[in-house]
Amino acid sequence: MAEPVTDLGLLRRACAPCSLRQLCQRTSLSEQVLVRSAGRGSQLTRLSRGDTLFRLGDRLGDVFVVRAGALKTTVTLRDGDEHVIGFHLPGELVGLDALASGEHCVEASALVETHLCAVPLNALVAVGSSEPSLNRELLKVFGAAAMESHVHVDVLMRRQAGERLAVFLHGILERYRHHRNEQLSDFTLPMSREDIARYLGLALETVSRGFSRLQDEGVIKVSGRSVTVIALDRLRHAAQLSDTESGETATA
Amino acid sequence: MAEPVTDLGLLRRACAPCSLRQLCQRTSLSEQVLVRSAGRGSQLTRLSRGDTLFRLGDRLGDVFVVRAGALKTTVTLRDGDEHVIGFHLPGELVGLDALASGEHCVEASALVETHLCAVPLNALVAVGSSEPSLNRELLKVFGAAAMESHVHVDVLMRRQAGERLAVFLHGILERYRHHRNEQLSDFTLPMSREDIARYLGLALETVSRGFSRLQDEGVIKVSGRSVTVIALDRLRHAAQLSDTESGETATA
DNA sequence: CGTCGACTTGACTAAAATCAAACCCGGTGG
DNA sequence: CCACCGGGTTTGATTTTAGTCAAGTCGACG
Repeated sequence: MAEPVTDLGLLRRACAPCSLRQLCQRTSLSEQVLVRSAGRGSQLTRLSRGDTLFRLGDRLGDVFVVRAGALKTTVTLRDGDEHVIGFHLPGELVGLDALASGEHCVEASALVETHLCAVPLNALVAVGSSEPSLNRELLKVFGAAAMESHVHVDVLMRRQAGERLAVFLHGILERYRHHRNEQLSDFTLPMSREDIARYLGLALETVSRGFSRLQDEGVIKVSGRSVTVIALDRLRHAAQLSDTESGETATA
Repeated sequence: MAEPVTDLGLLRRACAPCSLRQLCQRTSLSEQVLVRSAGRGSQLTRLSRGDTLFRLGDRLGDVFVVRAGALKTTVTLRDGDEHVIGFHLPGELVGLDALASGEHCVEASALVETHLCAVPLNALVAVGSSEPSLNRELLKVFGAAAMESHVHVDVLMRRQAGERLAVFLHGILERYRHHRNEQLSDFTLPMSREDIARYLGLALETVSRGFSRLQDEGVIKVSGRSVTVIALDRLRHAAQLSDTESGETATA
């Protein structure tokens, strides 16, 4: 299921926009440390579409950084239906949900072919304990990750379905921009309409209609999963966001 | 607005069910340390109904523990309407929202007469840096606080208004039980129907109807803000919660 | 070329929002 | 003491919105 990888070039390129880069570089968690032999708990991992990274109840061992691809985290209710809790794009963290209890309270699975970097939590805690300034930084990273559900709440509180979708798309765009290129205006969604619906608390059909509407209004151009933002200002407006507030908050 | 208090007896009684108790007791953050002279940034604080503890954009200085009373945290959208992000009951933390950015991203205000204990964040970080086990514990506390919005998400993802209300009430009950008495079955809500509506993403009237419905069905007894849970099992059922999962997660 | 899965679109239904009116209760002042 | 507020709350009637059910369409892949 999870296959170890050791491509140092890939790793190096991927480190620049990583959530933990600063910690890694300023500590012993250097590239060389990260890339360890597959035997000692592989550090670089690859998942295929649909593969599970961790399940509900799994012990927290590593925190993962997404290098490429994307994951979703989900919880499944007793009655069987799945709630999508978050999406995790390149440069973002996965696995901190277990921080409180020591066990994962969600399931994480790959939406597409995905590369991950696994960082042992113990290593991070050790780093934090060594120096207050680093600990403050660590808390910052964790705090930011915690804010992810804050973003989700913000989306879910919107009454209008169209508004929810606009906020969502705007967020995704900002996150790709942050990781890749600040001018970016088109991207390919890694998740299905159904996943989006289960994240936004809407019916699949409502999401689809939302895409169509935004396209009809000339705000975006959609073709299946590929999206081009034509009028960012109008997308922001549809999302009821002020011009200043952008998507600094990661990992929604 | 915020008035310092130094009642050691009150403090002592209040410490038992506190979120940070373990950290306080195992470290220099003892009662004596907590109760400092009002001059050096008062540690015990009192708020009246409607008073603001911190505003959006305020620098993070202290993390607060609620001793008595209750607060709500809110964000206000550009178009003016207020989203209630969370309620903070006795024993729970407020203020960790600023952990990521260093500035508060929500506003906190008292719903009723409220007593708080202010703990300087620096002190906590220092504690964590001193020893890995304590740091792990600190992360746990913070992680748990981060889970608060996880609970909120869970509520907001419910499609049926009645289900949302049931989950909410069940959560409040569990939290009062945790803090006060595990057998508790009645309590007084510190917040208005409107606050509840803004937390649940519903109209005020829908919330009110939800209360009436639950009462008609004999699940609870309501009179204004005082609620008695008559049939917990049926409340759980209405909330679609399994018998095992309770409200361990604090601060929603 | 046919099939399957993902997506779109339409018609209808169910649910919650909105609008509007009472109600209840604690507080005030005549 | 009681009439009169006023806020918060409940309840009712109507409208709007999104959910549901049901066809279709599109596109990738065998």
